[in-house]
Amino acid sequence: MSDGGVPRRSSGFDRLSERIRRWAWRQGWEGLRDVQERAIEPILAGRDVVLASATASGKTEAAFLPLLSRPADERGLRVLTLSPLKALINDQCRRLEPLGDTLGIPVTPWHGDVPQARKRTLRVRPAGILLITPESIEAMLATRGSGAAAFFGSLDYVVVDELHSFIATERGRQLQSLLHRLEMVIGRPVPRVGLSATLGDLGQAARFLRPDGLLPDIVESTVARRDVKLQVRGYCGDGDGANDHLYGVVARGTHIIFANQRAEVEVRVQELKRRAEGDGRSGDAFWAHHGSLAKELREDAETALRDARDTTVVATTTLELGIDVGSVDTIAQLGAPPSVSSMRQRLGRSGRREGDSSVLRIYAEELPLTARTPPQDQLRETVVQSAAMVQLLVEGYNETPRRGALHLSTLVQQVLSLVAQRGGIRADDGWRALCATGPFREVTPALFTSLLRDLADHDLLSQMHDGTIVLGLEGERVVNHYDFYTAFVTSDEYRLVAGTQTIGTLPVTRPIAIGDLMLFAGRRWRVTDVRGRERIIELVPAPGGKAPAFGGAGAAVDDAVRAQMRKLYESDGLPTFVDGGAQELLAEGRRSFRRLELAEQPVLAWGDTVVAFPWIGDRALNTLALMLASRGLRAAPDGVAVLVQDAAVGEVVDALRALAQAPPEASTLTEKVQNKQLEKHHWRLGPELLAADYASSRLDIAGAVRAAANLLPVGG
DNA sequence: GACCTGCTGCGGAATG
Repeated sequence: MSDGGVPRRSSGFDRLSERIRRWAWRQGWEGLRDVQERAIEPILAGRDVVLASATASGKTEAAFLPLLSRPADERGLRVLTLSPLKALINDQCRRLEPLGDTLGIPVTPWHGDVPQARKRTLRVRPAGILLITPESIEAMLATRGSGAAAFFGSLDYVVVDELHSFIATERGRQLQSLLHRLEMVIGRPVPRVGLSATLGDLGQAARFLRPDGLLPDIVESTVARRDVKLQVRGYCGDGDGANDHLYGVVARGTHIIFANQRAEVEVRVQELKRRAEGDGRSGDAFWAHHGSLAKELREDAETALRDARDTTVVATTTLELGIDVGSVDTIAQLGAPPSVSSMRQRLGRSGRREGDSSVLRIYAEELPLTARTPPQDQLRETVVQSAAMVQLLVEGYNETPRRGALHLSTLVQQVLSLVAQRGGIRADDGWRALCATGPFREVTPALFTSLLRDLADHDLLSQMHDGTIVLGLEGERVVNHYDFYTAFVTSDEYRLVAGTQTIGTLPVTRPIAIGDLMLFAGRRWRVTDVRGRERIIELVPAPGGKAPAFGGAGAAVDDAVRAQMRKLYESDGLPTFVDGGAQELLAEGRRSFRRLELAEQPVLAWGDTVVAFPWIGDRALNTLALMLASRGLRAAPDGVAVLVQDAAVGEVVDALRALAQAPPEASTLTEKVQNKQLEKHHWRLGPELLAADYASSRLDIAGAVRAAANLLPVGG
């Protein structure tokens, strides 16, 4: 904790309690780091504050040294920490326990894997620091609502760990609602500390932490950025070029290779192992890491990365989170990164040691062009998108999560939970608690009333003669099942069993037959049995295999990324961070862009299809396609473009002009969407609310209308 | 749309 500390006399340090200062001296600390120093004043003053700095920079201590220096009652809970991961709760517990022991402050972890007995002990005598998941808080409020005031009554501060991971998600909205409900139970505001990675818009993180009232203080690390080495490598052909280079890079040292899909992880691990074994070396240096792998196998990979000299882990976003794997030598990214923020997090996994650089290589693979390649595929999208994202990263850009979503699925959960907590509510009290003073600000009384009606239609709620709303029969059943406490859904998963060992789980996206081959955990397998009732797939090792079908396309690309791509097409300079292969592909993409005259005429004919290039993010792109479809055209997004089949350019331009002049209503657009049920409780909403929720979270009508106007010929 | 994340209370059997 002390390595790299700032060895200087600090004024903040003297304001910490004497016992904390003595503890810090005993740890051999030479001084406080920048964020630790600046966190002291606002926390001692009891203000809301967002602490932003890189992983492993001592944020936890920055919060807890001043938190535990505050005068407090011996009895009762002092600090409540909410964390997104069980593994992080266990980590934090280990880090805080020595300090807690010194000060006589108990530290208690609370999540699904913590034994009941330990929870019971704390329930009888609440004290000290509690580290807990949002789901466990939900369970406490829904099932023991009447005891919540006594349990949480003495809280001095709330901490939210990994704040950035909650912003603009269903789980994040649930978290905000829980924090608000806690304050209502306690009967006073409790100051909040958010621990965050460095983000583009910390103001938004601060607003998220405290949606009403004064904006929290923001304490951002000013420690100089590490030296960063970024490269986009371009390949065209069978993919061997990229494999050869990658294999050369990871032959020695420690590396993380990020893939955008779990199936891709498995394929790459397999290839690397095969090559190593072909060279007479062991394939044991290569590991897979993704969400379908059993926890034990993931932990083996993490341990290997921390401890072994030559280790490479191929991973999905599972290694992007706060799990401690030390610092690796280099990072590889296969294909364009899912987002600029995600690339920044991935980059930060390397070069953590003093004097090291962070190194990230993006491997962008493209297919050879033929005379039949359609325009949207002639632009070398992967290379250009990767280069655009690197430019944005260097400029310090991060995607801003979308605002204005209604989060009605999570509102359903919160209504049911609040009714369970209080035993019954009046409709206007419910609206005031969750919407007027709570986080569902966009929900009007009328909308709230429709939602209550939809829930009553499903027997989730019922109204007594005096107007009190209570749980219906179905509502009792739903709330009393443990599945209720999460705000998100998970698809049915099968357990993969080899002999006596469970090696992971697989989402059931398509039928799996006996005899099927698959790659999993970096090895080849054959399916010997599928036991539907028990949801078990039995496997034996097999000589050949293909990757299991996880399916899917990719993450939504941001407006700024597409705008930056257009700039790259329209300029001539070669960025210094692209290699020879990527230079050629970029030049080829630019030639196509000019030959197709996309700068002058972004709507063109390709056979009997019209292709439009608006250079906007996926949300607006999808909305634009829906708008064209609402005018009777066969339109659909395809990569960076919108395709309109069986149409002429004039027809499409006419439609765009009409759309720019008179934008259609959201309800007209959502009518065209077949599957709007995307979140957990969506199926419990009536068609109107479902459409409203879809529009609020998935459509960008303003962006699509702007794009329609920009696609029109000049003077048209 | 890629990728992630999380979970209570009780009954019954086995053990000391």
